[in-house]
Amino acid sequence: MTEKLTKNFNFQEAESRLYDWWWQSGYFKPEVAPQDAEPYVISMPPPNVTGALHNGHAMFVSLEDMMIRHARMKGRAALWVPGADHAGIATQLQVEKMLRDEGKSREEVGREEFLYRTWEWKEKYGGEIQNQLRKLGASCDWDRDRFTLDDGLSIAVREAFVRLWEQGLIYKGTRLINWSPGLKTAVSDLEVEDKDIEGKLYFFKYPVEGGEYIPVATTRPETILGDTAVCVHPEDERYQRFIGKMAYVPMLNRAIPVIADEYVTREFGTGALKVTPGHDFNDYELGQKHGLEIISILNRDASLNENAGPYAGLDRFVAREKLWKDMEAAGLTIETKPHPMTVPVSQRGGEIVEPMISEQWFVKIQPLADKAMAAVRDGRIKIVPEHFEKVYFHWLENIQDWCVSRQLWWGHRIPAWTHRETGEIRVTRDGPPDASGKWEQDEDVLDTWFSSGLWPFSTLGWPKNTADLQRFYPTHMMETGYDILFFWVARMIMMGLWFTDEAPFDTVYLHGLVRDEQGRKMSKTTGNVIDPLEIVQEYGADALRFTLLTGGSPGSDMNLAMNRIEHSRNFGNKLWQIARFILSNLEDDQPLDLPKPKQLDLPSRWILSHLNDLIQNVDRLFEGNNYGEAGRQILSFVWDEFADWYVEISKAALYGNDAEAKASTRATLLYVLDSCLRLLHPYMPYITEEIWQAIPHTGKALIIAQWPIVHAEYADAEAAGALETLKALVIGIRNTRQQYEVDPSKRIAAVIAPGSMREVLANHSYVFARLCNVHDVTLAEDGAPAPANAATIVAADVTIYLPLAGLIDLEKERQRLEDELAGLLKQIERTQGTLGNENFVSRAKPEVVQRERDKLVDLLASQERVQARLDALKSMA
RNA sequence: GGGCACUUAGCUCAGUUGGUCAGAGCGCUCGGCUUACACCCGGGAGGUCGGGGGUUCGAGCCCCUCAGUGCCCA
Repeated sequence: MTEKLTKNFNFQEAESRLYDWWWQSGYFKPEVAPQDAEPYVISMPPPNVTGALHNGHAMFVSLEDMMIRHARMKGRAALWVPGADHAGIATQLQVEKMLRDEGKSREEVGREEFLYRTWEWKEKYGGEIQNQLRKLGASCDWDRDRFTLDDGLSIAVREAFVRLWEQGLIYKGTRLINWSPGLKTAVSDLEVEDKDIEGKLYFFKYPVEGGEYIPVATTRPETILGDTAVCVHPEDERYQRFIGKMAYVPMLNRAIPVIADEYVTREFGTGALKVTPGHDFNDYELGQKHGLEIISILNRDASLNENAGPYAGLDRFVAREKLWKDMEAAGLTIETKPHPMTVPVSQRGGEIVEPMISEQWFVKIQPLADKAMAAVRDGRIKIVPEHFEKVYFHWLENIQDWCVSRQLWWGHRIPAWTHRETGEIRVTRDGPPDASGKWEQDEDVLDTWFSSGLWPFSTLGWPKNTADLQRFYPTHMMETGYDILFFWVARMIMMGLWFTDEAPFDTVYLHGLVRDEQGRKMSKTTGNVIDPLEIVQEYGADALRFTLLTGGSPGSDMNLAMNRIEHSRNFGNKLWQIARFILSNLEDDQPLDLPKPKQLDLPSRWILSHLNDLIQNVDRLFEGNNYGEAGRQILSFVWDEFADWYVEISKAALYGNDAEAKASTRATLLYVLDSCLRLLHPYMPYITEEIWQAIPHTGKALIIAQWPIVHAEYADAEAAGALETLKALVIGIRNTRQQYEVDPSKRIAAVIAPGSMREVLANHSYVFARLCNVHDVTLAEDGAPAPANAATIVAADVTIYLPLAGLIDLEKERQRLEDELAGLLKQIERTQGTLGNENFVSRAKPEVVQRERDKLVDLLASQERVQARLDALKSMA
């Protein structure tokens, strides 16, 4: 061969070269497949434009690129649509920070200037993450790259909003919502997380008319200023007499009713509840039920407003302290106790979120949720792993209307217009309802996830009925992290079904979180972040991908251990070395055809039969979305079978003089290698392509080569069985040599009583030479006496004697064989027990019974031979 | 408080129709630079598959229960 592979794979050089070549050649585009090819489509979960690549991205790229490459090799028109998300809050925060560094606020520069600056910022930094995706080998169609704020997607967002409005599913209402004081915007339920803190429970006196008081406990004293009732349990004898009387808000002296409701837990706190419908979700509902007044005491920045009387203007936590002090002075406090509690915090900002009354836009979600549940229930959408379906249903069954307005500037501005004079609200697709100049657009933008929810179809051109939409929608696979099942996946399903009347994809595959080696979440503060780009730099993209793909199982978190990455890198090297070896042994005009099974030697028939099994398994595993197990099986075949056994055995033919054997061995080596490269390409695209280009092949590139198929005519159970026995004998000899401390370089001889394997052993005793340094093999006649000073190895009905003159200790040998015999007897006993059980024989599957019977035959044969040898040793002694 | 998942060799993890499934890598140990590979080759030690109970001819795999860990929703 003229082309040579270097001693090791230089991934740093090859990766970008191959990537550019693939892309330039158009291989990432679905058009590379024939026009009538069945499409296979994945919408990439769009990373935030502000983001930097982390292991979550590396995970989705590895999985989705593997899926898309596999589909492409299967002949599908594979399309992976990339894109980026404008990430309203995150991006706005970044730009605000930049402005702050310039000493400005966004209010100072104004909306228009702010948006200009943000776009500028996006152009400058937004592309970086996509370059990082390229480094991992992402074979997506960059010509179809989309951004959630680009024109087409903006049209889609307005269309969706208008349709929902027209259908009465969007409304503007004053409701209790989660307010993020740090971001000064409403956030949805999902954007609020619970955090455990060591809080305090404040006990105080609620004055009631008539000079008495009711003891009440609260965790948030400042909300007292917004109380509009005190509530007790109707059957609580302690407080019954107060029901219907008036109470007076401490320090404000506002009169509020004492009401009764069974909602109150008598055992908690004092058993009496202060009710603040303006700042607590449970109280809000209680207030609705009892027709209570709602008083809001907070400003947008969580300082207290005029309703707080003397406390107006104070920060919420300052007010808490001051109010409590004042109440103490007024003799209204009782005590405070430490109280472990959970507080709602902003997912983004981390500060405590306040329930607040506010006018916002909501999506009436129930009708959409019903459709979304039905689609999974009836199997139009499958979720992998399956147990997430329960989680999905649970969330949708308890879903609340979705607050979609955000008091931000960076995002899709709500297409609602209010008439300055009449106050009429109109929702439009294209600007103000008329040119009167009297319409003002709503100031708010939409939740980023509103646009993401349209992603699978908006990226393909919806609402226009484009050629892409027709050909590539619905998509097939939605692969993403389970942490955004609600945020994103459920919403895509809801919106997809609602707007396109089709499930936007048929399978949801959820991967887990990538954690550090000890299972801790990676975070900058812990300092345990493993940067995927550094791994790529050091070990190559293939190593990272293979590790992520085979290191865990679907849906469970994965602890990323560096030694696994190293192992993946080593595996790549193994593949590379196999290729180098094969390449150096091929002919200049190497034929690519595989000889017919009859022209092949036993080892070749074995490896090809084994390859068939592998392909079959891998196909089955892919079918069941078990990509990790498939990858592990491929590795095991390549390393443990192909490299360790077939390649080693093949050397005898390659270095020998039998021209025919040489030719068929070369062809087999090449064929198996080629198949392995194909199977591995979705996992390790770079090294496989690089090797494939170096070996004889037809076709332009591995990335568009055909996925291996099973060739039934090469299935060969007989060869498989014979090889397994040969392997057992080799392992037995190696083991024995080690036990007797025979120098590995010392050539020894063997006498074999071949039993039923006479022919196989007569033709293949050469394998012992290379594999265990046994060069002089004699086949004994049946019934011939065994050599005296020899170690004995038994496998099935074959006995091997290693005459190790001077090394054999008869007592030691006897003990060895006794141990062996004991092991055999144990197995025989167990197998006979199983087979002796009527129920087993009659109920177990026939092939299982047969397997046990075959096993027993071999065991008995071995037992007999070991026993015979022991008897002989005894008679010698 | 409700729900879900996990608990397999010292470490990180596989094991999907219950029947050679008790495995891999790393680590450990012993022996090897055998002309593809020391990013290697060969031998070995190491687990009553969290505890208990049950179903079954047969359970790491199914059911119940207990314990521990984690996550989600309140």
